[in-house]
Amino acid sequence: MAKPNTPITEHLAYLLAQANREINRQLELRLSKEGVPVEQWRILKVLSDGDGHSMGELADAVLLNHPTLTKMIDRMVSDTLVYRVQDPHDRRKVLMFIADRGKVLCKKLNSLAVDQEEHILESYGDKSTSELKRLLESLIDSSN
Amino acid sequence: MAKPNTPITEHLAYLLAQANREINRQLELRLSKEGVPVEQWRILKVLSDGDGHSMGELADAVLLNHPTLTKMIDRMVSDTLVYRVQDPHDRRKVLMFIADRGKVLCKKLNSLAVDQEEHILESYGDKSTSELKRLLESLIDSSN
DNA sequence: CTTCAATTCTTGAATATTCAATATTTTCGA
DNA sequence: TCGAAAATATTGAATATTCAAGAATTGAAG
Repeated sequence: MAKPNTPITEHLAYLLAQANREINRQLELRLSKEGVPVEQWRILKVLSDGDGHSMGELADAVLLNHPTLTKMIDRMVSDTLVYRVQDPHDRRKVLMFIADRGKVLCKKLNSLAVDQEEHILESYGDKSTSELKRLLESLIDSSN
Repeated sequence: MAKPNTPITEHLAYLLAQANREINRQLELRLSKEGVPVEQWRILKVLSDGDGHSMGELADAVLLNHPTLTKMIDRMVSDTLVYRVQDPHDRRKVLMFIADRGKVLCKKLNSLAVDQEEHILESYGDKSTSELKRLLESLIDSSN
């Protein structure tokens, strides 16, 4: 009576990794039309509210750790997609803003991303999609 | 009447990335007790059926691309957790097997992983967990 | 008010991943 | 059967990420 071990494919951690990998791959494919990695789209999207966001805040929002974000922002500053401003209220902080070129690019990327969401809705269904989103949100909540 | 753009937090791709990151972080934390990265646990788990698995098969199963897997396997061979055998039926292939030390380690890792699943079940609930798993499986299916 | 701990961001070295090219073997059509 | 194309795994160089340390500023206790 050996206990049959749970196959890896039944672990939640594995299913999440697999689904994430697949959806991310599809999104990458679309965004590559503009030569932009997914993380840069996230950054532009967060900054597109026009407010200044500190590096720490941004790192949390776009799921990157600090040094990685710093280096990616360096590249984006070179490409004049975003720019840095020292926070006047707390000079340890740097506030990031989206630049004009960034806004233009972000619009294009948004429509590519919307394409993908629509594609998912078609093949996966409206109901399943919104239910999945709800469950994911609640999982994230319960993990804090 | 500017169209309010969907916030990043409402995209399925983002929710998946966020949930995956969080659950993976928790799992990493547990497995780090044995000093083993999540990918190595996956490899051991797949190989623990005792059969030989080719590198390509394994790469798919553990969600790594070929060169990354090759280098990780190199390390695991050094640690005598797994070993390589040339496939006698197709000499392009290499078959991977789990070694005794690997089996012992895998058992420990499994119980750490089960701990985590139980922790999730507690805070997130039985019903939600199985429903989420079902939806993820079906999303993965519909993406092929 | 001064000093020490905490916060924020960046840097550089160590590590890991990826892309493109290579080597080997098999498959399959002419 | 021969030779070209496909499949499989590895390698090495280029690139990216991470860890640990550092620099600057703020907060807060004595």
